Amino acid sequence: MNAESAIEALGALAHDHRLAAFRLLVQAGERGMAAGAIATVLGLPNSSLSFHLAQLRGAGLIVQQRQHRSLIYRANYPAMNALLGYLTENCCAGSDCTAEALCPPSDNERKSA
Amino acid sequence: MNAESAIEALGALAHDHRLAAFRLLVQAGERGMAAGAIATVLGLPNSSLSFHLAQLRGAGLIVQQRQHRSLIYRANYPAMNALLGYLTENCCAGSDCTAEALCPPSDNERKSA
DNA sequence: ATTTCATTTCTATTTTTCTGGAAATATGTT
DNA sequence: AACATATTTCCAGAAAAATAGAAATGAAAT
Repeated sequence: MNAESAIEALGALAHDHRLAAFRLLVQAGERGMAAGAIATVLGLPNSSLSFHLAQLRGAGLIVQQRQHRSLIYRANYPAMNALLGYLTENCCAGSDCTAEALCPPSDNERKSA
Repeated sequence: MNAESAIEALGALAHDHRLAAFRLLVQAGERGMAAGAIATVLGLPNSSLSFHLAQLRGAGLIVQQRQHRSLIYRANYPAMNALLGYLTENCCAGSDCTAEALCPPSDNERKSA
């Protein structure tokens, strides 16, 4: 994680619709949600939502996967953790900052984080 | 911490100059830095920097204090932690997310965090 | 192969944010 | 009081981001 990608991720989250979409996906968990479903829940036109999902995806915060006719989106926990890690890493400037425990992404990654 | 202030803080950090300024202040620690010094280090016109410092301050991420002729800025660790807490709080959606350890702001707050 | 459905890309418009010089404000100095 | 210094506010222009309708794409069903 460098400054550029941190800014991209922060900027992606720093928007009403995108933060809402991201949190929706975080709550949806492994199952994820189809673009249309997200648009319905958030009450957004498809084109608008698509724009925002692309932003989140460009920042690496969410992941896309086709399932039948729909495109399923999922939160990318490791990317989320990388961002938090970056922010805490540059925090406290050498003093005893013990920021470590972030969000364990999923069962199969818990031991390697 | 609610969505609105989280977005404000995220947006404040999601900018080249502001992230640089914030990290500079984080590294400066308790001592802080005068606006002019920050402007010099970052190579920005005073008016431009002032705009960005105001953004960070509006988001509550930094704090201002006059010292002689200069305005000293300091990072606001508790606010930083609140933001990280908000992001991790809404992470993992009820599963075993143990995100807790953030950045201990200062010696006198370490025991109450 | 054609149709259908879900989603994205295109495009123009609007809105917001960023920039930096000049003037104003606030503090400290002589 | 007059001056010097540090920083902010004002302003207008420039740049970037958001919006949403319409057209295009892509995958699957018939």
